[in-house]
Amino acid sequence: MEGLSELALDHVAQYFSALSEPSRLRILNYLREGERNVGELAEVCECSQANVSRHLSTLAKHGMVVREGRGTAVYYRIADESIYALCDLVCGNVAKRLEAQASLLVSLAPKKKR
Amino acid sequence: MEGLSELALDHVAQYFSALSEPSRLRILNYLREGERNVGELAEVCECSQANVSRHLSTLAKHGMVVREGRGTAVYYRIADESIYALCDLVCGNVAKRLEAQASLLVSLAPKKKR
DNA sequence: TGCGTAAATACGCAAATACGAATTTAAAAA
DNA sequence: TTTTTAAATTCGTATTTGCGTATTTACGCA
Repeated sequence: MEGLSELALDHVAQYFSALSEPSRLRILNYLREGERNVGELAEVCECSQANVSRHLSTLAKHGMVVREGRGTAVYYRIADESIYALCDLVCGNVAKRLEAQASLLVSLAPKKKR
Repeated sequence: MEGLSELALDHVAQYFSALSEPSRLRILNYLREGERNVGELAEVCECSQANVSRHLSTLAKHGMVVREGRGTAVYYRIADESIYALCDLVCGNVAKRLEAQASLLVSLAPKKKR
C-alpha cells in the first residue's frame, strides 16, 4: 500500500472501521460455521434483530458477507475467507501485546505469597 | 480466533479501530521508510502537531509503534512489521471490491461514445 | 536557573456511530 | 387478497471520536 491516494486510504480506513465493532466480529465469527439468517444471528449474538441487520449491511457494503434471500428469511455467509486470515493476524498481535503486558505486570508486582 | 472471550473481542475491535483512520494509516505509511519524529510527521502529513501526537499515542497504545525520545525530539518507529502485512491484505480486498464495482458500473453504463 | 523548542495534554465543539423502539417493506401461506 | 413472519429502515438519543486552539510538560542549552 506504498503509494496510495487519499481516496484509497479512506477506503482502507473504512474497511478497518467495519471490523472495529465487537458485535460485527462476533457475527463474522458465527458465520465461520456456515451461513445463517438474520434471526439466528440475532439470537446467538444476543443482539436485537434491527441491530444485526444493520451490522450485516455494513459488512455487506464492504463485500465481507453475501446476502441471499430464501423464502421469507435472508441468509448471509462469508464472501471472502481472507477475512479470517486478517482477524487471526490481529488476534496474534493482540495476544502478543497482552502477554507482554502480563509479564511486565508480573515483573512489577510485589512477590506473590509462597 | 475461534473461541474468543467477549473481552478479547473488544481488544481486537479496538485494534482494528486504531487502523480505521486515514491519518493514522498515512502516518504508518510514512514510517515504512524509517523512524520519524513528531514534527517531521506533522509536516509530511499536513496535519497539526497536536493531531499527529494524538494519533501516535493511539498507535503506540496498541503496540504498533515505538516511542523513543532523543534530545528534545521524540522519534517513532514501527514496532511490528506485520502491520504492513495486514494493511496489504486489506488493500488487496479493497482493490478487488473496487474492481468488481467498476466492472459492474461499466456493464450497466450506457454505451460509450465511439 | 531561566530560555527556547518539541511533544503531550486539556478543553470545547462538531461530526460520526451505535442502539432501542417503532414502522415499513418483502415474501410466503392461507 | 389478506394475513403472517422475517428483515430492513426510520427516528431520536447517547456516546464516541477527531480536531483546533491553547496550555502544559519535558528536555537541552546558554
